[in-house]
Amino acid sequence: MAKVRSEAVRELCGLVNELAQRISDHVGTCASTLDLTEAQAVALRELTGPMTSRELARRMSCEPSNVTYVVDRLARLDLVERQPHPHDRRAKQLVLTECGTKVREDLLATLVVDSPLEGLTAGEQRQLHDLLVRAINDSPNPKTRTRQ
Amino acid sequence: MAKVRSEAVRELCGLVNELAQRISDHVGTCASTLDLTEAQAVALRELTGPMTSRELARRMSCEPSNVTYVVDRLARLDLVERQPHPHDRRAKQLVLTECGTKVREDLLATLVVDSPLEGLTAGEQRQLHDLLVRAINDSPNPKTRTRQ
DNA sequence: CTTCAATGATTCAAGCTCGAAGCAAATGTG
DNA sequence: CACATTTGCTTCGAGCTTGAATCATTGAAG
Repeated sequence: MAKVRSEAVRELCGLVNELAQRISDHVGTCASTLDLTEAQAVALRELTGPMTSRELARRMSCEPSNVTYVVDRLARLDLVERQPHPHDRRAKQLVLTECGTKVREDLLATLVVDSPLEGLTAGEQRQLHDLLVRAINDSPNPKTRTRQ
Repeated sequence: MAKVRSEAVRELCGLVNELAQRISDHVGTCASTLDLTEAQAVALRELTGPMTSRELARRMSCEPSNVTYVVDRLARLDLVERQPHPHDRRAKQLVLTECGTKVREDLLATLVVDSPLEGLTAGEQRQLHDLLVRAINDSPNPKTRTRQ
């Protein structure tokens, strides 16, 4: 019986992973139409305003060192700039360039068409949202506890 | 209003990604106690019996070329063997070695302790399961349509 | 049987990701 | 103030992942 339960958890993990994969694929497809890689697109998408690398890492659910890598490329493309942080000389503020702002808008526009999860009704989405939040907050992995 | 809706979808994608990340972290932690990497552990876990590379790729939600890479390492560790497929000379059958079988059992045992999603009740898990299946099957990304 | 498209696996290059180590700046403690 | 600790970012090495190209085998169509 306990066997069956753990089997169910395993299957559930597989489904979460598969859906995450689908989402990534969708972002990657949209990104390529703008000559961006998937990781670059994710960074651009999450850059809703000026923020530090650390904050962007949190939003991207990845390590700060990874943000350094991706932002390097975005900077090379003149889409993002690293500016000194107003209150903390260690930190840097990532800000979109004019060009970056435009590309980001194009990206957001393409991201909404044929997006995964569109098949779910608004109610189902809300349900899924709640379950995910609960799962994440109850998860015994305290690496990055979710806000709120 | 449509703006708000797409915003909700975005947040939902973020949550899916974050949960997937938590799950990966857990597997990685368990793997390291057995001197395995996370990817190796996932492959070992999904190798429920003899199967082709393609089948394993499907179970791991990754590309077959990736399986080649990971299985190379597992073979180097003498955990998995590539045997000729009985009916198709193109294909290879991946089978656990004696040692691999043992390591896999140890892995499965460690995977069940402190697993994410444990915080959810059985009912919630079932609910989540159904929502995920629906989301995946309705997803407009037809790369790997789920069975059943 | 012959041919051709599809399939299974692999190789390779390019890019992503993490964790450890390092440095500079900030914060806390005496 | 002096010092240790923490925090923000970066660098680097190792490993993962993908997609395109390749090769052998298979299955289907003529």
